[in-house]
Amino acid sequence: MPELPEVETIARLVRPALVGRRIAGLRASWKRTLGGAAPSSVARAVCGATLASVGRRGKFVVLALERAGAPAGGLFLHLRMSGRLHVDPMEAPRRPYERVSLALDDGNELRFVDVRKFGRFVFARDPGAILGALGPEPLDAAFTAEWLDRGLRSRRRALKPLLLDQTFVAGLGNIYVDESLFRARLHPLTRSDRVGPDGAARLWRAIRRTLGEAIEREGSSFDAFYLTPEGQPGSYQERFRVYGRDAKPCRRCGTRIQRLVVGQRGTHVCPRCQRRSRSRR
DNA sequence: AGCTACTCCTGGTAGC
DNA sequence: TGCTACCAGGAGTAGC
Repeated sequence: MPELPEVETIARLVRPALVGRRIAGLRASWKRTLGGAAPSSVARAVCGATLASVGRRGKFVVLALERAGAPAGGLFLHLRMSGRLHVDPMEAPRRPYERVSLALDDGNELRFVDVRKFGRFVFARDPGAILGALGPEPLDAAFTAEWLDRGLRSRRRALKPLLLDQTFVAGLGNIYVDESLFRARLHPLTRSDRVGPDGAARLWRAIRRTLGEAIEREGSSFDAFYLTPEGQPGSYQERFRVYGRDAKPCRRCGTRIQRLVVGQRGTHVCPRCQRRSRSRR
């Protein structure tokens, strides 16, 4: 599923085709993708605006809009489970599961394709309305081991649901949380306030390395859902240490990887490398 | 505050 | 072979 590394890869690949283009039209074939706004009002808000930049914040692709050189809101794209972006010539046949498309002034279209319809393609005048509640970017300088240590200490939640909480840190999802916890040798159910400074430092390093390596490999493609806009799969899935490796031997110690459910999410651990803190009654 | 359950969706697949 | 039932999962919400 697209998480930070996949979204970053997508934003990078789609950027050259979009920056500087003027929006000529918008079509929505599944209204909910627009987040509840009427297609006509979204069209009015974006048509004629220029795509000033293509960025990423957490798991959002952010298309900043300008009119006459002044900021004019943005489009905030969340791919959720199965969303994909394509830039196609206008005359190319519609893609299956296409939900929203933006016509550009160069004859191309940005197409938002989403089998499961969970994805969002939302216009907002104020970026803060969409992004305001997000926690820090895990690859930014502001996200330090000390910050993480304090953050873990100030909550009393199981590590996994806390790391999945986008208001705590932005961009992590199920895969990279499992991978990061394994690398930090922390159990997903360990309470955050019992991790300690050493554990926090290991977790910090694990998150940065895992995300960094995944971006280098253009994300993970283990099923048909995630492909880069060029149609290429990422290759980080070959490096998974625990995710999807249920019953396979741990790459570190050989113990069978276990699958459990934490917060309704499939969770993968090495029971030997990731000991659950025993201080828990 | 933080937990669980439920919702939104559909293609893929396990099980019969 | 062909069918059905269930699963995956990010995030929002409701209820406890």
